[in-house]
Amino acid sequence: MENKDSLQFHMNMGKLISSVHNMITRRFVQNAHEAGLDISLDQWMVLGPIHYHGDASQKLLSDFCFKDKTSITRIVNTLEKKNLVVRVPDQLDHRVNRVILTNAGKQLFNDVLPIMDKTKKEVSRDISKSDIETFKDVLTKIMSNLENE
Amino acid sequence: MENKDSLQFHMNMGKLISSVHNMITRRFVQNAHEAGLDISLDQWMVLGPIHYHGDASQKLLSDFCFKDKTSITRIVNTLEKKNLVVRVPDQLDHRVNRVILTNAGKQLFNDVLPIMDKTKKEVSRDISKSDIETFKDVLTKIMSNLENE
DNA sequence: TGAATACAGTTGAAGAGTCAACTAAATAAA
DNA sequence: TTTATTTAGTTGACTCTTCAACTGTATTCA
Repeated sequence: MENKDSLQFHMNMGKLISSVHNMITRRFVQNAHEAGLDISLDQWMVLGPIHYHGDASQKLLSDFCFKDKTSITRIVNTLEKKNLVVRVPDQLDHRVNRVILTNAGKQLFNDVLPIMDKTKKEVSRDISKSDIETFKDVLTKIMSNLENE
Repeated sequence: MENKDSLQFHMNMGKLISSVHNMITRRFVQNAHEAGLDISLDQWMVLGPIHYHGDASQKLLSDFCFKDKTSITRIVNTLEKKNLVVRVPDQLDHRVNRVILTNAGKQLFNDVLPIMDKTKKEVSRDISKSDIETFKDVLTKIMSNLENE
C-alpha cells in the first residue's frame, strides 16, 4: 500500500473506529501471549467486573460490559472451560447464575493487569492528556446518541 | 442499570471503543433493515472500494478496508452468495481475483448511501466539528501507534 | 389464586475476527 | 534454467456478535 497516510486521511469515522477496535484487540492478545498468558480482550472485559464485585450475575456482567446477554453466556462458557470461573445457581432467585472467580481466575487477573497497562501505554503513546479526554468524551457522547431505540 | 453515567465515566478506552464499535455496527444494520435493505456494515465497507475502483483485487480490498485477507475472503463469499459481486480471475496474474459489482450490487450501493448518511448524523449528533476532528486525529494516531510489529 | 407478563439465561444459525497451515502462481536468485 | 522465496487467496478451528426462538422462574394484577 503506497500511500496509506492519504488513505487514512479520507477514512470515515466508522471505518476508523472499526480498524482501531480490531488493532487494539489484536495488540492486547499479542502482548498477553508474549507474556505466556492465554486470554482475549473480551474475556478480560468480563473478568474485570467479576473480580471487582467478588461475584456477579450474568445480567450484571451484561450491563457492565455493554455486551448482549448472549455474548456473556458464551464468554462465561469459555471462561468456565478454562477453569477461570464457575457458575453457582443463586439460592434466592433460581433464574440467576452467580459467576465466581476460581483461584486460577484470580491469579490470571493479577497477571494480566500489567499487560493491560502496557497495552494502554502503547495505544496512547504521544497523545496529549487533553486529546485523550476529548476522545473519551466523544465516545461517551456517541454512546448516549445511540442508546436505546 | 441505575447509574450508567457514572459507570461510563470510569470506563477505559478499550471498553469504550469496543462498545461504540458494536453500537454503530448495530445501528447501521437497523437503519438499513428499516429501509428494507439487507447489508452489514462490513459488507458495506468492502462494497465501497469496489464501487470506487470499478474492480478490485482482494489484496487491494484488504489494504483499503484494513481487514485481514481472511476476512475479505469470507465477506466476498457472502457478497457473492447475495449476487452483489462476482469474482473474475485476472488474465495476467492468475493468482488474483478481480471483484466486480453486479447490477444488483450497484443498485444496492446507491440505495445504501442515504442510510450511511443518516447513521453518520445520528452518531455525531450534538458533537462539535472540532471535537470530531480531534476524535479522528486520535484514532489515526492510535492506528499509527499500533501499526506493524 | 390463577393467568399474563417480565426477566435470566441458553441455543441455533449466520456473519465476522484471528491464527496457522495450506495451494498455486509469480518473481528472484543460484 | 532450476530452485527458493514471495505473494494472492482459501480452508479449518475457534472466539465473539447479533437475532430470534426457546426454557424456566418471578412478579404482577384481575
